[in-house]
Amino acid sequence: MNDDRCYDQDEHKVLEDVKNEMPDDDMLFYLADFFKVFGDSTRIKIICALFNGEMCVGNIAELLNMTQSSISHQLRVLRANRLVKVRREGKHAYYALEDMHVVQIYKMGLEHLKETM
Amino acid sequence: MNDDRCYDQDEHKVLEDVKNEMPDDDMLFYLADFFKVFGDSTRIKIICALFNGEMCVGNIAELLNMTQSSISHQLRVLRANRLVKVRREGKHAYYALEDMHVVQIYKMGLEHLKETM
DNA sequence: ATTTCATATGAACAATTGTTCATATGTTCT
DNA sequence: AGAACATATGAACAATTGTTCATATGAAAT
Repeated sequence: MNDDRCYDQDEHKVLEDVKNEMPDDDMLFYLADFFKVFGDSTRIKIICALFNGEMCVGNIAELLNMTQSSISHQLRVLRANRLVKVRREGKHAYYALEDMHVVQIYKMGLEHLKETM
Repeated sequence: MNDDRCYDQDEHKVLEDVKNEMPDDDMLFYLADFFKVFGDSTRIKIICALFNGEMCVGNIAELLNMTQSSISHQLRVLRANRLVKVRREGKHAYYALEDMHVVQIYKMGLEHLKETM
């Protein structure tokens, strides 16, 4: 009998329990999508650049030495996931971090890196 | 003159200052790579499953209703990024979360989601 | 020693993603 | 109104990624 599992028949209840404690699939899917946003160096750099306050698209592009287009595309992703917000003033669009979770998550990531490298 | 930027010539120094406060490119690249690990629902589920303690590969696969192979592949990614550690005992490989940052980052992600949905 | 079981891994394929290029939208200035 | 400027966006392409399938490794049991 190919069982491949560590729990015996009685203990399958344990697996069920673990399963029940987990958020539902949809939530975990959204969560992964949320983290995916942090998983690109361009977007991380944008987030990092906005630590000091709002910036307009062109300045971000110049700062990161990338094209206006790619920055704009990535800002769209950040906005869709509510990591940044826009304020439009005349020709310019000023982007800023949406909330403090973003900063906290970023910092925790850095901490983890520093400890494990 | 196509400037595309908000800061005038004198204020370009501001951009330089922001740049100088940012971690170097390599670090930000690694950081993105680290978050990339959270950016897949299978890996998020594995992380979530391990909240209650270690589990062997087969059990994780059964719990998540996925093939042993794909779980093993993903555990490899998690291990490479030091999010989980292995303990081998006989035929089994028991995986557990490596440190508490993982849990904290996960929880912050969830919080953000709940607040913005 | 051979079989069985648990896990790991390589190759292949489909799907997703980031950038570029070209162009559209919308604002300001003359 | 027209030109110049700042940003947004669609299509196309290359690169990356997750899963599957087949098979390898390595441990336990017979």
